[in-house]
Amino acid sequence: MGEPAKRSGIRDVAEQTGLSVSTVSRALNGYSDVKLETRRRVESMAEQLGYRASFAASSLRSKQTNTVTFMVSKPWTKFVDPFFLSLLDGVELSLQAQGYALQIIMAREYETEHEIIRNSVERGRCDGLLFGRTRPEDERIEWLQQRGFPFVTVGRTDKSDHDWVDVDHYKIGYRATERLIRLGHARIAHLTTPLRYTYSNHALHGYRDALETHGIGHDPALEIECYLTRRTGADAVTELITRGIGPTAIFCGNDVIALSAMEAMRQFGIRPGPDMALIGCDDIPVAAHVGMGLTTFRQDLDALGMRLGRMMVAKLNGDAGPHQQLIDAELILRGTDLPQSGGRAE
Amino acid sequence: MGEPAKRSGIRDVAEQTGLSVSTVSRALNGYSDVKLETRRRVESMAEQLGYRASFAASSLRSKQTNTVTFMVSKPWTKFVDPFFLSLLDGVELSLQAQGYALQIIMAREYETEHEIIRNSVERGRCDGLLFGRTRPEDERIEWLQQRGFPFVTVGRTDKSDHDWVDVDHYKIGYRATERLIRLGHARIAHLTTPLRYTYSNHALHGYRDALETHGIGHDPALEIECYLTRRTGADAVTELITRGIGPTAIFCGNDVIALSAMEAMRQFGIRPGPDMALIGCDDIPVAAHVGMGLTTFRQDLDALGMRLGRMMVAKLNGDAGPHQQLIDAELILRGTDLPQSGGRAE
DNA sequence: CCAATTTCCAAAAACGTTTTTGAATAAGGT
DNA sequence: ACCTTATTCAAAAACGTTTTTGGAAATTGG
Repeated sequence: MGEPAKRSGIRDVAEQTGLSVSTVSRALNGYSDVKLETRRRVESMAEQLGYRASFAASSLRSKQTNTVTFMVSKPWTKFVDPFFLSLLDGVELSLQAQGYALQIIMAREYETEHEIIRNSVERGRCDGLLFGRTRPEDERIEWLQQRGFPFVTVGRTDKSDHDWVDVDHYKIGYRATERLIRLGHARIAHLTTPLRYTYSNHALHGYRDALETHGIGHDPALEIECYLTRRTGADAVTELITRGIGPTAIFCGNDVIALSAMEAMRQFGIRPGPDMALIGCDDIPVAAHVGMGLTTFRQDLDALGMRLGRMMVAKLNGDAGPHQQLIDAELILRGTDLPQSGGRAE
Repeated sequence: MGEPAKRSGIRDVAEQTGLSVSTVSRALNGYSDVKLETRRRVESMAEQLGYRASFAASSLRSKQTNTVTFMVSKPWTKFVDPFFLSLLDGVELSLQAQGYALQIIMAREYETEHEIIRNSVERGRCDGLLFGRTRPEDERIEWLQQRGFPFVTVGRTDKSDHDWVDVDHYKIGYRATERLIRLGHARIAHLTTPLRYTYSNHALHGYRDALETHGIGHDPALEIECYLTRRTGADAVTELITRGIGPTAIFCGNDVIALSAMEAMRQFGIRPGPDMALIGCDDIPVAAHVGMGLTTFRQDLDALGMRLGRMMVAKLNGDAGPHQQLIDAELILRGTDLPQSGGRAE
C-alpha cells in the first residue's frame, strides 16, 4: 500500500492548531504559561496527528535524554542470571515511575566496560549511569567522578565516596563462618569469588574476623580464589583434598562455586553436608534442588533494584548525596550446614 | 575540583586542525574524498581533544541511530531468565560486529509493549526492533509492517509474512508425544504454555498430530492451559488427578510448568517418572537436578540470538527478505520419561 | 480611568552535527 | 598549452526540537 506517510512534526501541530511552534512545545512539555484550554487543544491535535517529539531533536536542544543506562558485565549475563534480572526489574520500576527510561547495554570484558561508559557519557546518550562489579580501585568510578557525571553503583570501592547500594558481604562472610564454627568446625575453607571485586574482599574479611573472634587463626592454604571458567569450585576442592589440607567445612563466595565444589566432592566420595559442611551465597534456583539442599544466603534483589533506581532519580533531581545503602542478606537453612559428626544440628 | 571542563565539539577539532568542520566530519565518518594524511591528522586531533560526536546531533541530522532495540516482556525477565539472556548475548555479539549498539527496554504488560514500541519507533530512538512473545494475530507486527519499520521477531504469527526466527515447537510437541507413545502411554496430557502465544499452539498441534498419527484421538480434558501465576502446572495436575481424568504421562510446554507439576505429584504420592512420565521443554538449569532429572528439550539460544542479530543487520543493510529461520531443539534424555510399567525404556 | 502586573503567546536563536553544493587545485589527454 | 576529469576541501543549509526574548492582551490596584 502506499507511501511512507511522512511523519508529522511539531510544525504540523502548530499549523493545524493555529498556534506557534513554541507554544505547542511549551504546551506539550507542561509549562505553566499556557492556558489550560490551549494545552488541551494542542494535546488532542498532537494525538490526532500521531505526533511525538523526535528524540534526537529534543535531546539535542534540551541536553537531556531522560534515560538512565545500566551497564551489565558479561559474566553476569551468563552465570548469575537471576541476580541480574531481578535487580533490573526493580530499577526499571522505580525509574519509569519518575519518567525515566531504562536502557541496558552489555560489555564483554573489563576494558570494554570502560570504553562503553566513556562512549555513553561523552556522546551524551544518557543522563545517568548504573553498574556493578566494582573493584577496590575502580577507574570507571574515578573517571565519572572527575567528570561530575551522575552514577550509582552496585558495590563499593576502597574509598566509597560516591553513591552506591551494596549487599553486606562482610556480614555474610562473618555469619557463615560463625555458624560453621558453632557447628564444631575449626578447619573452614573459604572459596572466594574473584578478589578483584570489592565484595569478595568484604566476604573474605568477614570470614577472617569470625575466625579470629573465635580464636582461630586463618590459614592461607584454606583460602582459594575461584573463577567461573578456570579454577572453579571443583578445582579448589580437588586441591584441598589432594594436597591434604583437610578442611571439614567450606564457605563459598557464591552458589555456582558451591555447586561446582559439590560436584568434585562427590567424585572423591565425599558427601556434601554429612562429610563436609557447605554454605553458599546467592540462593540461585538450583540451590534448593541440589542434593540435600544447599544452605545459602538470599538477597532481596527487587528491593536492591528499587533503591538503586530511586537513588539515581534523587541524584538526577539535584539531591546532592552521597547516598549509600547497605543491605542485609537472609540465611536460608537447608541441608548442607551440618556439624562435623554428621548428625543434624539444632 | 575544577570547572566542568566544557566538552569539545567538532568545531574545536576543526579549529585546532586548521580544517573546515565539514572536512572533519567527513574524515571521521570514513568518506572517500578526504586525503589519507588529512584523515590521520583529524583522527589524532580528535583523540587528543577527547572529541566524540554528540549522539543527539548526529542522529538528528543523519536520521540514523545505529541502535537496535530489543524489547523484553516482563514474564521473560522473571521466569525464563536463561532463555532470555543467552539469546541477548548472541544478538549483541552479531550486532556489535556490524557497528550497531544493542539497547534493551522492558515492558510489563501487553498493552505497555505496544506503547513502548510506538514510542521507540515514532520518536526515532532506534533503527530496528527485536521482540518475542508473538501471537497468532499480533497488532505490534501489523503496526510495524504498515509503517515499514525494520523488525525481526522471535516467534511467528498466523500469517508469518515477516522476518522471524523461531524454535520448531511443532516438532517438539510431536517428538515428545511420540516418544511417550512409544513408551507405551496412551493417556498423555499436555500442559500448554499460554495459548495466546503462537508457539504454544504449534506445540499443541504437534502433540495432537502425533496422537492422531498413532491412532489416538485427543481428549480436550487432557489439554490444560497453564500460566506462571494462576493455574500453574501444580493446579493442572491437581485437576487431572482429582477429576479422575487419569493420564499416565504428561508433556509440559516448558520446564517451569513441569517443575510445578512434579511438586503437585509428590503431594499426591505420585513419583514423577516411575508413576507418571514427564517431558518438559527449555532445559532450564534446575531441570538436571530435580528428582531423577527432567527429560526435556534444549535449544541453542546463542545460535538463535546470533541469527536474530544477523538477520536484523541484513535488513538494515537493505537486504529485502523476508528471511525466516526455523531451529530444531535437542531432546535431552534424563529420568522422567519412563514406560507405564515403571521400568527404564530403551 | 490610568498605570502596573500578570497571563498568554509569537518570532527567532540555538543545539552540534551531517549533507549538499560548489570551488579551487591537481592530474591527465590531445 | 588547453580542455576535461579527479581529487580535496570550504561554506552554508538542514535536521526538529526547546529556550530565550519580548510584546500584546487581559487583569488588577488605586
